[in-house]
Amino acid sequence: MNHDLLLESIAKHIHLTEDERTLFLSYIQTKKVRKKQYLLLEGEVNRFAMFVTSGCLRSYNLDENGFQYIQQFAPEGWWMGDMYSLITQEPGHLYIDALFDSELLLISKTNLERLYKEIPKFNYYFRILAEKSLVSYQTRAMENLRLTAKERYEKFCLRYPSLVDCLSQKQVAAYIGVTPEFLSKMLHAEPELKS
Amino acid sequence: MNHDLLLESIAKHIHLTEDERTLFLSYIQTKKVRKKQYLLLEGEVNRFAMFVTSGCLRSYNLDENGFQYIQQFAPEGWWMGDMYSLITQEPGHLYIDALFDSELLLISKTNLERLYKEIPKFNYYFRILAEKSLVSYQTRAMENLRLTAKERYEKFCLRYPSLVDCLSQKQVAAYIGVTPEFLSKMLHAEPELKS
DNA sequence: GATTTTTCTTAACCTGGATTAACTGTTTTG
DNA sequence: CAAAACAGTTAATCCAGGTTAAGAAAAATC
Repeated sequence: MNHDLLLESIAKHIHLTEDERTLFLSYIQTKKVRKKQYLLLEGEVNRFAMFVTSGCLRSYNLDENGFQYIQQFAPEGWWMGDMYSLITQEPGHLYIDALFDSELLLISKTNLERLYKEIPKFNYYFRILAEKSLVSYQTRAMENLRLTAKERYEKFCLRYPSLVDCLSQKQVAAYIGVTPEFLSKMLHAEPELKS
Repeated sequence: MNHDLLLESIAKHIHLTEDERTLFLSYIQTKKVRKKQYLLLEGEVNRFAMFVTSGCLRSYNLDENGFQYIQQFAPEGWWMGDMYSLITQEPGHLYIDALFDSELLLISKTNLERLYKEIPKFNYYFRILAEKSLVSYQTRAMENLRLTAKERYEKFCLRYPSLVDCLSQKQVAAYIGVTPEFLSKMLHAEPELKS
């Protein structure tokens, strides 16, 4: 089944008994989405944490001129959600949609809270995940000030090796924070970037 | 005592019994530092999470030209540390030093791990903290791409109202990611920013 | 498979912020 | 309190990356 990827990810950090695994899986639902389908709109409350078992999601926000700024890509094996809205259950600022047809595992906020109560070691699992994610956003926040567009492109390639060849330049530009025109110019001026 | 600030912060999220509080406090040590004193150098392993009870710390990294990029200020009531190094116990990339004479509470990585085992609800407390911090770094990462220097200055003022008037422009410039020359020009061109 | 929509490219021109440098306070420190 | 070190100011010049526009190529849709 496609729960395996998620169970593996969990097994790296905590050990679940047979019963715990069964309880956990009872809290999970699956969802298939088509390319371009929205999973969350700005202003909505994010009621599900999503785990990608195939395909790829992205989260982004729009500025007042309609420019997209991509916060995260979530290929296979990644968690996705609007953390702010998930935590507070208030309307968030992110859009989440599918870049390709995708399969997801969902756990609702309600079930997540149950899980924390009934199997407290999930606090540990999600603490570790939050801490790792924190480190990577701390790093990215600094890099976004410090690095040039070319250097940010190189970091993108390291972070999402599986996506480098399957995303459009437009998506990559919206992630590294440049215009598609500039990214095109840059890739032609520096052909060695297209490894 | 100056443990009160920290106990208050904890009480907002978890309830400790008398015994648990005593155990927790036995894991904490205090430290006084002078202005400019280093608490961590690049390449060192960060062995303590630090809670500021008075004064103010900052964490930053240096680029190859010696430019400082400030990741965080930690005035009274804030936690400080090099998350990457704290988690992995590998050499980190941050410098941490004191902007003013400061008083700290320290908990060693070793005691922190004991705490998680002996009082598991600390997993919950630090999960909540990590999640909130994650949200704020996610936001800052995007803002650092999307906002102009002026807008980043305004966000800085909102985030650290207590520091706006006591930090030098040089520190603020290193936080918002501009040169001190440009910040000076900007503040003179837009006097309304100095509210 | 023709048409519409989207993505990519190229090029001219523009701008926010960096760089350099020189000068003027202010703090530190001996 | 003198000297040195540091912080802030101003101004001229420069450049990474944005903007606008228009055409070419590719992909999605009927």
